[in-house]
Amino acid sequence: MSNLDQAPDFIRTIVAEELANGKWQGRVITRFPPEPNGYLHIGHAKALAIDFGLPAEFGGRCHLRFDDTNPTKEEQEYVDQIMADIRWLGFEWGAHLYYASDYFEQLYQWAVQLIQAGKAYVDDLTAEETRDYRGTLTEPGKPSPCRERSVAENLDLFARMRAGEFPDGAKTLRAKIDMASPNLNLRDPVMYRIRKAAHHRTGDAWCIYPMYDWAHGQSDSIEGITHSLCSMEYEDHRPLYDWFLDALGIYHPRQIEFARGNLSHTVVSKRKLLQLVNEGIVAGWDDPRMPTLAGLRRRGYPPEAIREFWKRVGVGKTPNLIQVGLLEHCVREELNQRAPRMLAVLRPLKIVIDNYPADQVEQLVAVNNPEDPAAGTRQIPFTRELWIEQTDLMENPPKKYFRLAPGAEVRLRYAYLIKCVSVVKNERGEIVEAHCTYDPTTLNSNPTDRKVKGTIHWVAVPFARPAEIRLYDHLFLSPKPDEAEDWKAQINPHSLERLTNCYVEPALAAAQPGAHVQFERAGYFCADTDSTPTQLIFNRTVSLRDTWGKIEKAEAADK
RNA sequence: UGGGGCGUGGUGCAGUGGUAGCACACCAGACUUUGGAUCUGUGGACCGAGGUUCGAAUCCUUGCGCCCCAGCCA
Repeated sequence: MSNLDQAPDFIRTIVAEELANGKWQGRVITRFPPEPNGYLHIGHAKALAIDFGLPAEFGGRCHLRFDDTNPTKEEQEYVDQIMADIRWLGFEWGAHLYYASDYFEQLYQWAVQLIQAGKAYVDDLTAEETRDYRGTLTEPGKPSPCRERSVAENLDLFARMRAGEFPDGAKTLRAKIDMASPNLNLRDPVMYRIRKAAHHRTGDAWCIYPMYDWAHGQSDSIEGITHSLCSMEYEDHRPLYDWFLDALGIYHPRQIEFARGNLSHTVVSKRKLLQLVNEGIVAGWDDPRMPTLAGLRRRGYPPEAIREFWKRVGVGKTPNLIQVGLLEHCVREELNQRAPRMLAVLRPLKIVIDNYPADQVEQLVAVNNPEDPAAGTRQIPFTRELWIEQTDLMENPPKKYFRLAPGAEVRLRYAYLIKCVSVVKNERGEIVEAHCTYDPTTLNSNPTDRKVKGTIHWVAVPFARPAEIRLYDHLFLSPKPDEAEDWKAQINPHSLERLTNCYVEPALAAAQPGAHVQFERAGYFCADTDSTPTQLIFNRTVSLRDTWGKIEKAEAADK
C-alpha cells in the first residue's frame, strides 16, 4: 500500500540487535493475549499489528492465547468473535492457539512449589482487610496475621481451597514478597482466589482461579515466548513477573512495554462501550459508530487501512492522543485505489430537461475507477427526467459556487452540459423541481466558446433504485470524551443521519453486503449487512475530502 | 506527596554531540468531466533554567508538566 519506509521503532531495534548478537538462537516468538470478555477494538489492532508484525519480519511466529483466568467475566462467544476479528484484520496464528486455562494444573503445581519454598502463604484476610493492610502510595503495608503460617499448614489449606472446602472469598493464596515495597505490585500479591463458578472451558473442574499476574508470566514461559510485548501499565508488574520466574527457576521471556494508541473522539473502555450498547445509544457491538473491529468492519473500514494507520502512527512510549483524521485518511487512501465509482443521489431533486425527447433513453459510458484502468467501464441510462442533489442547485448562489443556478450551466457527469432555465417552488418557497435545457453537442467534448467548471452527479428517474443511506459521523463531539465531566454529554447527537429517500444507479442493485463503493462527490460507502436487492442500505464509511464544504464553513464563520 | 514511565511543529513519530526530518492536519497554487485523486510550494517545534563543549534536542545538574499504580479485574 504505502511504500514510505519508516525508521524501525525501538522494539524492532532491540530485537534486531539481540538477533545480531545471537540471543534467542534466532527465535522471535510473541503472543497476543486477549481476555475473552469483550470485543476487540481499534486499540487492540495496534497490539495485534505489533505482536504479529514483529515476528513476521524476523521469521518468527505469534501465538494467540486467551487469558481466561476469570470465569465470571468470560464467555465462549467472545472467544469466537475475537478469533474472527483477528483473522479479518489479516493475522493468522496457525496451530498456535492456547488458553491460560490449559495451564491451570501446572500453575497449581508451581504454586505448591512456592509454598514449599516458603514463598507463598494462604491468607484469611477479607478483600477489604487486604486493601487496608496493603498501605497506600506513601505508607508501607503491614503483614497479614497469616503471613507466617507453616509450610505444612499452607500446603494443607491450599489443597482444601482447591477441594472446595471454603466459600468464595474466604481465603487467598498470596506471594510472600515485601509488604513495604514502594512498588505496590510487590506487596504480597494475591495469586489465587476462590470462585465457585463454572469456567467456559474447564467447567467445574476448578473453584480456585489464578490471578492474571500469577498466570501471565508463566504462560509466556511455558510457550517459550521470547518477547512479551505489552502496554506501559505493565511496566510496574515486570519486577513481579521476574520474581515469580526466578522463584520457580524457569525460562524468562523478555518483556517490552509500549504506549497504547489513544484515538481522539473515541472511547474504548469496556465499561463505556458496554454502556453504549446496553443503553441503546448505539445499535450493538457492531454498530458502525463503534470503535470495535466489528463496528469498523460494518462501517466499511478495510483491514489494510487499519494496519496502515498503526504503521504510520509508529510505536513509542509517550502517552498520546492520535487524531482520528489520520485513520480516516488511511481509509480514503485505500478505498481510493479500489472502490468502484457509482452515482447516487442522497437528497433528490427532480430536474426535467425540456429539450430532451420524453421517451428517449441513452446508454452512456462511465468509468468505474479512474485510479484503476483495469476496472473498466459500465453503461448508465440517461433520460429526460433526472434526480440530482438538492445541494447542487441554488437560486441565489454565493460566489465561487460552481453548480446549478438559474441561468448557470453545469456538466452532468458522463453526460451533457445543461443549463437551468427555471425552478418550481412549493408553498413554503422551497425548490421542488427545476427545468433545464441540454446542449446535444457536449456529450464527450467541451465547447470551445465557454468554460464550465462544475460537474454534478445524477441518476435517471425511470431507472433509479431507491435506497437507504446512513451517514455516520464521530460518535463524540469532544476529542477527549474520557476527560469530560460527563462523557455521555459529549455524544454527538448527529452521529447518525438516516436518509431513506435516496436514489442510486441501477448497477447498485447487485451490491453485496460489505461491498465497498464510492458515490461520486459524496464519499465512500459500504453495503450494510442488512442490505438486500429490494431493500438497499448503504453506510457512509467516510466522506470525500470536501474543499467546497470547507469554503462554506469558513465563510459562515466570517459572518 | 512513594514507585514507574514520558516531554521534538496542531497531532503522531524520526533524529542520541556537528546545519532539526517525515506523515497527517493547516495555508497557497497547478491540474481536473468527482470542489475527488494527483502534483508543487509556504508557515510553524526540541518543557524551563544553569552547566560541560569549538559545537547540545542529544551529555550533566536542577526545576516544571503529563500519564500509570493502592481489584480477591486483565
